[in-house]
Amino acid sequence: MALAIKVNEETFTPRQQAVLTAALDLLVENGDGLTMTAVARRASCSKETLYKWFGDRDGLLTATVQWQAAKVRMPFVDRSHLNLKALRASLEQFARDLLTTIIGEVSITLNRTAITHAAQEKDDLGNIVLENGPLAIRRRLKPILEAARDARLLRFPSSEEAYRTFFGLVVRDVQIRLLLGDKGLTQSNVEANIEADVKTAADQFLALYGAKANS
Amino acid sequence: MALAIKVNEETFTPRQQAVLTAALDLLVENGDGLTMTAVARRASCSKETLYKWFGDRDGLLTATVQWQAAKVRMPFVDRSHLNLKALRASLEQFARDLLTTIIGEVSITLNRTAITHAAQEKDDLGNIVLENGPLAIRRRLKPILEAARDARLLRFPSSEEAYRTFFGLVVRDVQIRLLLGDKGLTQSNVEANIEADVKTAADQFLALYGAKANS
DNA sequence: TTCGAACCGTACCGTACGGTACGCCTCTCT
DNA sequence: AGAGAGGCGTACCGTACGGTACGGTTCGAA
Repeated sequence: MALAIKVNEETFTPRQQAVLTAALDLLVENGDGLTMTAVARRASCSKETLYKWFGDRDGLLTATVQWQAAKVRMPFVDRSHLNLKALRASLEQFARDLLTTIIGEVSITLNRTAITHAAQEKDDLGNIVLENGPLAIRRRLKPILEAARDARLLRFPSSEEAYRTFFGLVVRDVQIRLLLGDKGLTQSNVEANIEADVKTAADQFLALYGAKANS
Repeated sequence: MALAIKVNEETFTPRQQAVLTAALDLLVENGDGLTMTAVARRASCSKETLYKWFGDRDGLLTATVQWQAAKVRMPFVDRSHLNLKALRASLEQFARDLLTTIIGEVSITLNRTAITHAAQEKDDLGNIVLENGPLAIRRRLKPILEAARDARLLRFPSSEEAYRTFFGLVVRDVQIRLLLGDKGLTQSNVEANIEADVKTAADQFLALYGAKANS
């Protein structure tokens, strides 16, 4: 369908959103075994309507992912008065949001679907998830890092490197293991340790890039 | 087919390995659009033979992934005489192997296939990839970390935490972006920076857990 | 009240693909 | 040389699913 990434200006009617919700539910339940018939039945609509609204199966999938991925909200951080305490709080907030998002069933499903899609030259969904996942975080985090650097709170060669290190310190091997269905890593299992992990990640990041560290 | 993870004692005849090679090639080329007919044609064998040897499509897929994943070799590290220099070299070697593996097309394909599979309750492939990927690294890395701790070269609360931090520092967001088909992150693009990234990761890890750091 | 658009439910079509059956060839063992 | 096993190629079957067509219903506008 659409190759370009749709901006959110494209709004769906409540009925259409109900359909998308049904599609997402089925996606979460049945994995990628999403059939048009199943969506139609679940949403109590006709297949003809699905095709009229979304073009084809890929269109429906894209709309679902797009609509859902855009819901992920990043924390807004006040960068006007930055001190070390505020910076640490921001970092922890980012880490917390990132972790809670990543371990959610919806996120796992969306990522799996997009990856499956990316395995067939269609990088449509992959780009949407990327744009609303890692890249969105990068967009939001970088200005803060740079502001902190200007305030002499952080030191790093490039904000890109700092962002990627932060991502790694927070996510570690959690996402890939969840995507692969590691049974030794349940959602609740990770959830219980979020606060500790968040704190550890922030500590480590500050230890590496804090101005005090490499002075 | 088999739910348990097959140990490598199960050996394939050369002819069978040729079939598996064909299957892997098709997997890399066509994504998950792997059809039995395609494999049979590519390998110049009959479908009946495929079913005889591998049971069904899942069996073939499992055999392919299993066979290929087991090929990933981790570096062997001499842990008898560990000094800081040797430790750093080991860490860098691990990081290098991990990165080069992860960005390879075969690894990407295998992970994508396993993730797609995991989206349908069949965590068979996921476990295999997991076992030969992250968990294998963990098994190999942990003893070294612990040896280094015993030699007073490292300090960490738990080797599990240290391993996960190492993984995060090395992999960062590279794997997920490649899996999602990020076009701004080509293989050669990453490859060029491997050495610098490896060094950075080792530096950061030692900065965080080196005995000198938190003395 | 009537018209028409939107939409539901269902039936239908074509195709792709997993899985099976079968005829023929080749190679090995006796 | 004869027999049987293993394996190739192809034809075939059943089904699941994407996509389309169509009759019936609701609802809002004129």
